[in-house]
Amino acid sequence: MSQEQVVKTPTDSDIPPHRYTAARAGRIERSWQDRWAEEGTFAAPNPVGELAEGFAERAAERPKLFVNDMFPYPSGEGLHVGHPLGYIGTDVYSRYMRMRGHNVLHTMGFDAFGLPAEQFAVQTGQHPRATTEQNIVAIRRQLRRLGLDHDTRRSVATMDPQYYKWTQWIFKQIFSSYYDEAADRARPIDDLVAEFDAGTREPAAGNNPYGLRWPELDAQQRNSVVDAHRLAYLNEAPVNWCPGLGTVLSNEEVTADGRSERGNFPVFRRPLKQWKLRITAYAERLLSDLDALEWPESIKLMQRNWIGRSIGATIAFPTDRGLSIEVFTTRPDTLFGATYVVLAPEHPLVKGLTTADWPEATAESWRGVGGRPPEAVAAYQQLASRRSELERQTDQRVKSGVFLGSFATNMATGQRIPVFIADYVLTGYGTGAIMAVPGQDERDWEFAGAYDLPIVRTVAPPSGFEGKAFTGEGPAINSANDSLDLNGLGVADSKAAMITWLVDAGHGQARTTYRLRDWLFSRQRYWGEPFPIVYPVDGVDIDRPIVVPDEALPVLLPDVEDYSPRTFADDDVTSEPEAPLARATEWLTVELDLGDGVKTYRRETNTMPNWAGSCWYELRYLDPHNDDVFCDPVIEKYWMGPREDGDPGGVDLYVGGAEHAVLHLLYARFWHKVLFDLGHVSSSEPFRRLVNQGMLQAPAYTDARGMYVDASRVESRQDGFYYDDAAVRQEFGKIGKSLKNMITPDDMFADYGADTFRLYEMFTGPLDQSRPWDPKAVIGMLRLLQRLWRLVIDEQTGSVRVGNAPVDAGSLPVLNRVIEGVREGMDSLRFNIAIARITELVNHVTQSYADRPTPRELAEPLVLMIAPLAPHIAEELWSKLGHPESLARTNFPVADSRFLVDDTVQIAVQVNGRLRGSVAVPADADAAAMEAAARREPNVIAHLDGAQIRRVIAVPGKLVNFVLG
RNA sequence: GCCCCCGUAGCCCAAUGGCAGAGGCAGGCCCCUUAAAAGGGCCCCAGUGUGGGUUCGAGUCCCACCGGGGGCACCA
Repeated sequence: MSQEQVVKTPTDSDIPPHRYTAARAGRIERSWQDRWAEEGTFAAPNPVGELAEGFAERAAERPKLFVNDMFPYPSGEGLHVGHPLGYIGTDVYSRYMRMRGHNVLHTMGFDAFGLPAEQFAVQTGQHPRATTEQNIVAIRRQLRRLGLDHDTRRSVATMDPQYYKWTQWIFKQIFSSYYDEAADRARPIDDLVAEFDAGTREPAAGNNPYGLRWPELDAQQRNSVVDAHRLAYLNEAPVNWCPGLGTVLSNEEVTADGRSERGNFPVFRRPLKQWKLRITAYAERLLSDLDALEWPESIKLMQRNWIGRSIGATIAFPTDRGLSIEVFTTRPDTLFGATYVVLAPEHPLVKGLTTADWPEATAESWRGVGGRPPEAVAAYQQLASRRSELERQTDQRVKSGVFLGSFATNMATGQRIPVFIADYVLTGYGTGAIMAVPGQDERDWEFAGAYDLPIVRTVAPPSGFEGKAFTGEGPAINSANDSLDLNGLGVADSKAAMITWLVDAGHGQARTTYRLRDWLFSRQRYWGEPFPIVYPVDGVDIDRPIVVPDEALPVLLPDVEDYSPRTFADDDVTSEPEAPLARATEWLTVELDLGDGVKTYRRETNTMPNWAGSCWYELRYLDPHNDDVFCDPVIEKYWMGPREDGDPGGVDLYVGGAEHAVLHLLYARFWHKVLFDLGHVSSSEPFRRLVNQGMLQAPAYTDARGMYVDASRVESRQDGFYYDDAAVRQEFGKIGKSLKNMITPDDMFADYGADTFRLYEMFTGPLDQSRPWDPKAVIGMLRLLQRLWRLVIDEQTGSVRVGNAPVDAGSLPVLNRVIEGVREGMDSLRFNIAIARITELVNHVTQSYADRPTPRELAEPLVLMIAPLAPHIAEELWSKLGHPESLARTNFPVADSRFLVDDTVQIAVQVNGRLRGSVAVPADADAAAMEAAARREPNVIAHLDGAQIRRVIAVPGKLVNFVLG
């Protein structure tokens, strides 16, 4: 970075020989980075195991602290100045807490599998492993140059076979478990089979399509019943198919526009057989356990919305064809207003409810594209399946549907009501069917309008209501039959009464549903974890998934000739996913002895999504080289275990971007809870405290045509910004290539040094706040370090100019107030305040001791206080002050409370809340003394003259306020 | 359309309901300097987006609106 307006570069002869310059900063920084690495300064000992060395001396008597950043994708574009914001924040905090006496573990790793790494490799025509390894080297170098206090022995990369061995092992755990609703936790699937065998439990009806009791099932049927209970299962269902990426995607990876989060390609719903993880079993716990987490409210809210609990009832509508339609509704109170029923186009009952011919007098508009009901229904189903999510969005919500020809009965009114299919009802939510109540639902109102269906209001709108459907609160109307009368009741009472009536009559029951769907877990990509799954190639269990034994882990990702996925035209709806691993012919089949002799098996060719590796990486940092277990339970308990009753445990501070609110953060919580249920970890949540760092935006410039121009070549002049003497317009935006405003940490290291860069990033605002990056403002932080340097080092001679003379009495209150303020800033992650306090002290000492040596009593705390923020210069000055050891574990300065209170204070004097004067009083003056002093203030006397004093407010140390009557 | 967050000096940001300013950038003046500045000192600059309310007292709490950012969006 060298924007014209910033600086002119001075030559060496121009400046004092021992000034703190970017070049000097660079030398100091590199030498301390080397020394920290050599001495293992930031190695955090474990209580047991291979990393336990030094635990007794360094850690046993100390509280622990586990600090973690969301690890980066090694993307190949390298880091820009926005990336390290969070890393620096956790670094400052972890260094501070280490000086506060904690055994601090700060770690970093790489999210190396997945689309970004694969796409970069495809673009550059190299193998993803090669590019990813190169990128990791480059990012490691940048992180080291930043001076971060990671325990580098513990770094992990998700593509490392020794890492993904355990990702596969955890998948096996999930596959080998089921959710025990009664115990409200996951349990081994073997327990379930044992209970079936013992006759103490029967398979859940939904998981047993055979309609036989367990003892009556044959072996193959038993296997399929058991498989249907697993937390990881294969099923055929409509999924998000993205031809442009050549893979299926999870709901969380599809944007609100119906496009892929990555690449922005259209996404289509189509039925495919895919792996899913039963995250929905955890919906309630994922929701309620949020309460105990120290997370930003906005993130908790996003997770709550995503999980989307709604409380209501299921109601079974009998039909004239014998079948019964189960609907879900949150408004059972409106049943009297249900004038038709709608199924999702893909609903399994559609076939059975479609009549051969239209009933007499069926309106033309109900018949769809024409023909008889079977043709009209099939045509509509095909139309619905072909529409991308995007088209559904942009169709302006015009309601369409087709009548099936059959009727249901509204059991509250006894009336026959028609049954439709319509794509405004979704397969995956509730039961995939609704009772339509146009009077109280806007969508149903629109549909009723379009198809001329009756509308009955069952909640009285307020007088003057001019809307259509009324969804608000009001008394029930038109809602009575022989055995139930809701009229006059409010919505809540009506709901309760209706549910009681439905249950008594056997028509329905109270039910809670969630918006959350099971997690689509397979991808047709090369660069991911292979599944530890094989299929028999013959026999009765052909195509039944079987996990490989632990000894066969890791299932290595094979090398293939062509690792790029087969992609298709963005809108090629009919394309079929094709897994690149299917081309690895030798790898595809394997001979295994799974207990019944050596047989041939076919491998699963899908890979896991890139979220898999990040679902548990915080655990692997704790015990990174363990070959026997993913993490020793003793070590997990030490770093992540609950601290007291009600504490979920987890990482003490986790920092990362808000864009992962419902992706990584939800998936990781789910995996962690499975591990918790199965007894592998003691913490019930992975991240106890979460902070989102803000986003940096940098200036970008557009020319007259609206094209972005290289920001680094833009000049700032009196009357605006110029590029090649042409005026350009400034805006602020995301840093990166597309806006041509890339600024890299390397630029900052070269121009200012890592310490200045760190200070500037922390100074521009609180960690969680987004802010613009102002290239011109960085200089202020260098000036601060230069002043600090000058307080300790003589710029002309290089000798230390700190003396042992006593400090001025006037400096002590300043020092101690600053210590107090710096601690406050550090504790609350508002490093901008800490830096401001330090600046205050630097300025005070600079001014007060301009012609004398700086008192050691001031210089040392100053150096220690800035150490977490600017660690290299602090270490350098600390050693020059005569301390041979690193200051990393030196105690952080403590304020002496005697100097925090002044003898006398200035208090404000108000009359009727308006400031009328200011008087000095002893700090411990009571209300009466303050009032007396205030009454002597001439301006106050004038304002009080002749007035009736109704009340006097006196706040000790602050103010006196006279309230006149 | 619904939900959440944020609006303080030219800019970035401070201020347990108690005198609106801690700190930095930019700007102005001065000092050091042959000259310069990535050196030093001093100074200028807002009444807190708008309108109500609660309170002795509101940047801070409540309501409505405006502006910016984010999330969700046919979820029954």
